[in-house]
Formats: sequence, C-alpha cells, structure tokens
Amino acid sequence: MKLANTKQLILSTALDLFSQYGYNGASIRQIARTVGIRESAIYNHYKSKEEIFLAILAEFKSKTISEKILNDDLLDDLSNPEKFLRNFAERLITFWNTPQERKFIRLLLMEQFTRIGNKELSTTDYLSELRKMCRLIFSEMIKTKIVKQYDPEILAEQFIAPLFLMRTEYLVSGENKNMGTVIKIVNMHVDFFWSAIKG
Amino acid sequence: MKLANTKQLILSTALDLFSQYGYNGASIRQIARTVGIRESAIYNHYKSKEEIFLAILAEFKSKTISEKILNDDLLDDLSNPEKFLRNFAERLITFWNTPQERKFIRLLLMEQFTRIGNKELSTTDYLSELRKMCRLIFSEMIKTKIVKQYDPEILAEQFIAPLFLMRTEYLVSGENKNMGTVIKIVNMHVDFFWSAIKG
DNA sequence: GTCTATAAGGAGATAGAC
DNA sequence: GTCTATCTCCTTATAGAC
Repeated sequence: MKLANTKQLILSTALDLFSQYGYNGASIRQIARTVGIRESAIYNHYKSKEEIFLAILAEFKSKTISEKILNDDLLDDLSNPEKFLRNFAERLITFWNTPQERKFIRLLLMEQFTRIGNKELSTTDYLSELRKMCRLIFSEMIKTKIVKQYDPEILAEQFIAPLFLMRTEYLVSGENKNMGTVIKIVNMHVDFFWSAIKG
Repeated sequence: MKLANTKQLILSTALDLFSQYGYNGASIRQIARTVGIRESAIYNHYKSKEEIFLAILAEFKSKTISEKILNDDLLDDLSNPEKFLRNFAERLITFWNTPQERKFIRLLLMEQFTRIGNKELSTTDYLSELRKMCRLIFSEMIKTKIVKQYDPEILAEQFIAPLFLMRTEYLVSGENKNMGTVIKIVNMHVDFFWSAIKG
C-alpha cells in the first residue's frame, strides 16, 4: 500500500470507480478528481482510459488463486476431507470477500459482455484456475476411495457454483455486514455436498 | 410481434442495445438510428432514457416464470421425480436461452450494481420466484419420502446454482451454437443431484 | 408523431507553460 | 509530473415547424 505512487493510486481509484459505476459510467475526469490531480496529468501515466482498464486486468491476472487460499495448514487437513472442504470453502468465500476481490468480481460481472481493448473479461476465465484446482483435489479423493466415483468435473462444478452465486448475490449490498450469515450458508452447502459424495 | 408500433419497437431496440453495450454504453442516438427515427422523436414516447430502462424492467417483471416453464405435461411427471427434474431443468435452461430472456439476463448481470431511476435490478429478485417454486416442489418430494430429509432451501440452491452459472457463462458467446452441449451438462447436473437426494 | 435545429454539458484527449 | 487552456466529439434533452 504505497499511496505516494501516483500511477498506482490512479489504478486503485479507477478500480474503485469502474467497479462502482462501470467502465462507461466512470470518467477520466472523475478518476482524476478523486486522485486529486487534473485529467491531463493522468496521461503522463496511462495513454488512454482503455490502458487503465487493461492495467487493472493485468494486475489481477498475475495473481494466482492457489497461493491466496491454499497453504500448508489447509493441506494438512486433506486426511479429514470433510474438515478440508469446510475450510476450503470458507477460505474461498473469505478471499472473494476481500475489498480488492469484491471490486474485481463486480467489474467482471458488469463488463464481461463488453469487449474493451480487444480483451474479454470472462467468468469462465476467472474461475478456470479454481475449477482446475478442484478437479485435482476431487480426482485424488476419488482415487483413494474417500468419495464416490463421480466425474471430477461435475464435482468441481457442484462445489463451486453455489458458492459463486452466493458471492455474486451478496456483492450487491456494498457492505460486509452479512458475512456471518454467508459463512452459515456456506457450511450448509458443504454439508450437503459432502453427504452427497462421501464414499 | 407488432413491429408497426413505434413505442414497442423503441423498447425492444433499447433492450437489444442495452444488453449488448450496457445502459451507459448505448445512447438514445443509437436507439433512434436503429429504430429508424430521429432522437427527438423518441421523446414523444418516453420522456427520458431512464424511463425507457424502467419500461423494460416493468415488462419483464410482469411475466411469471411458472407460466413459462410449468405446464400440465411437466406436472404429470411428478410421479417420476427423476424424469421430472430432467425435464424441469431442460425447460428452465431452454427458457433462459430464448432471445428475450438471454438479453434480459445479460442486462441484469451488467446493471445489477448500478441504481437506475432508484430501481435496483438484482439477481436475487430475478431468481426469487424460481427459488420459491423449487422449495415447494422439494418440500413435497420430502413429505412423500421420495427424497431424503434435506432442507428444501438448500435443495433449491443446489439445483438452481449450477444451472444459473452455466447459463451466465454461455451468455458470453452471442450465439446459440452450444445448446446441445449445454443440455448434456444439464443432464449430468441433474443426474448428480438426483443421486444425491433420492430417498 | 416525426422532423430540423440547437442548447448545454460531459466525454476523451492534446498543446504547451512551468 | 502537474498545471491551464482548449479541441472535438458525443451525450441527453428541448423548441418549434410541418
């Protein structure tokens, strides 16, 4: 968080405003005013509005979800799959609830149909790494007969979809207020899922 | 489909353009040009851009999903719940794939975070009637011991979420091309779901 | 009910002083 | 690297003729 860096400040301000008003709804003028500089000064850092948007995309694309929510603590639980799934789901939904990620998901949902700078922002892309991770985990669980012989693909889908829909619906309200409720519903989802797949 | 009615033509053109470029991305100018009249002529039918948007919302709010996908044919299958769920899911995904509904869902996803005319367009609202319908159906199935004693709420969620995520992801590609593939994945989902809940 | 004409303002972007 | 000033274009919306 080095707020002294104007270039970075422009980027985070643009993410704020784009995720709130959409790409077309937020103007360079508004970004400049919020940062505290004039419009023209923006062009010393980015040559166009489009370039700002693409810079935001690049920043998020460079982060991998695995390193954000997988760690040794969690992986130790793999011997207790029910506990693992609970922790995994809770960590995922908590990660999706961090301010940066909330903003990015909002932007993703809003702009997934509008091609900006010939780049597309798709939910499928956003979820692809997570899906892959889940397929691997469930493949392993199937191999060791911990869970029934389902297609890992369908298991990944069944695990992720309710969580992601939950996340997107709670994004509408600007606040974090209902995180306790969300965790409760997440646990209900994991309970159902686990009882459905356990071998 | 009375295309002679200018007012209705403006509405359907606006839905086309809003769902393609977003509310801010589509202009009155563009709508007028597409309809084949001047901008000023629009104002004989709607007093503002906002009013056009609200008219679209009102039109879709007036339609109930039950009458669109539930009918006697389908309800006859209730004695065979697996068949019923297959048909129900296929009908739902087919309904969501009709041109009008595709456009509306796109608009919903794009504009769910931007308050236009003090009205909010929320996924929760959009799915509420369907959720209610599912809770009723699953409650009945639980009562008659056809399915296990789960909370109908969680069953509704598990049934709907993967279908809705599937639908939103396939909305990105403008075409209908993959409907066969979608139906196949839908059936995999229903198979999994049914095997998880059957008593 | 549609047209021409135009207002009033916001958009993205650039030139050149400091 | 930021500023003032300005360009050009597009936006929503209105006035008034036909």
